[in-house]
Amino acid sequence: MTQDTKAHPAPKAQNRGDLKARLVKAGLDILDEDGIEALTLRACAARAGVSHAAPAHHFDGMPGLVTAIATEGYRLFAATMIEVRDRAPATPRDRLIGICRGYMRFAEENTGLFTLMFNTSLTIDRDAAFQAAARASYAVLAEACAPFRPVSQEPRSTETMIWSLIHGLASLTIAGRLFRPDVDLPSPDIADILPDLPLKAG
Amino acid sequence: MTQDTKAHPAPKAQNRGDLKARLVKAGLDILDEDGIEALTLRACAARAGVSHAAPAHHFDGMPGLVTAIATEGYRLFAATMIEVRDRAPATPRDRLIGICRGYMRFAEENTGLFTLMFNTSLTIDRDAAFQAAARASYAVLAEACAPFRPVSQEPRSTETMIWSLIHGLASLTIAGRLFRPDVDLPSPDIADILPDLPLKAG
DNA sequence: CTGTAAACTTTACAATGTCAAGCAATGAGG
DNA sequence: CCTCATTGCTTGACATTGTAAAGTTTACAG
Repeated sequence: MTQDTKAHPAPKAQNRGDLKARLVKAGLDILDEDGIEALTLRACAARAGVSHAAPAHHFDGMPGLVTAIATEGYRLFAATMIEVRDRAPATPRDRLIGICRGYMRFAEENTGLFTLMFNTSLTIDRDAAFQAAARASYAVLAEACAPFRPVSQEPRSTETMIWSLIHGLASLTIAGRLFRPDVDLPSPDIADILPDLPLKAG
Repeated sequence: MTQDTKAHPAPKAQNRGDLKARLVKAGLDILDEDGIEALTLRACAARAGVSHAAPAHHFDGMPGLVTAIATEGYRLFAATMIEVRDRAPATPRDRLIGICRGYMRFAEENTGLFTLMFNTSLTIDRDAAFQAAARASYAVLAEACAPFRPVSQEPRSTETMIWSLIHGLASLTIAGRLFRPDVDLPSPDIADILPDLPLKAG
């Protein structure tokens, strides 16, 4: 309460150059440049210019660091979906297609990060910041589904269908498991496999 | 060419107890009992009763062993889909729903194995047996989609949609990423999110 | 100046995948 | 029967990785 008690025990921010953020940044760069196999705790530390034991003072070990990286990933993920959506025409269907194209773009441009974000065995799912970021990205997609009638009695069935559809398409595409025997054309666009969705008011 | 040249250099089968198959079995059991984190080369070897270096004589290192396990996984996968399909009524839609329920059942009952099978960074995707098994399981799903009209000009768009839809639902479900904020009911059934699919002959 | 707490380093260790060398058994050729 | 080469596996070693303990540095309150 005293005016200038900067209170060193208080975590007033990181001391020098915000190592916590630098470690996450290092992880994102490694994922981007060398893929998920290259993402090790020691590599992140080296890239951030600290010893290999430094991350343990800011994260709960390797799972904690990975969770922080995934959390940042979900923020970039939501931003990508929003960006593509806002360039699309203002009709509900075009906005939804924009969200899905943003989903695909993020997955294809950030393969390692995307894989990380949806791999339960790597992240600490109960982490609060992680959950918040993941749910926020879900909310972006849910919002784009809101104008449409549910496809069944199930509440939120449209969101579940779209979320499953685009996530499956993205996962299979980046995993190279989307077999297309006779044709050798590029991955299909979401508009080619999106079923008709009747609007709510209509 | 001589009648009884059993030709010991020929790989006439495994010598003692078919160690190759035993190692794959050990891997499947470990996945089933202790999850994907417990799947190590040394653990498989120990479970099969051999030294930790034995697998290298039958597989191309750890990726090779994992690929063999995933290959067996795809066979079980196809068998599960077929089994559930054949218990369903004979209408095209019921058969397709059966395939999808088999897909979900396999994913939920073999979480670690399912994750393995679709993780490109673990398997050797160019392996011939692996590709054959993966494509065979795809063919089972494609067959169930065949009676329906394509959802777009894209050839095989129905298969792609169904494959994406069910794979996304399965992946998100086992990853615990299928957020259902207001309701706290179990995972949705495929029939609740499967859109209307007009038949071909119509 | 003293002491304390946070940030970070150094050191050590267990687990893992991989490789090289060696050993044992099996069966062919003399 | 003897030799010997090949296959199947073991032993031992090594680099990499995550983690924990102990030590060091730095900043700052009193």
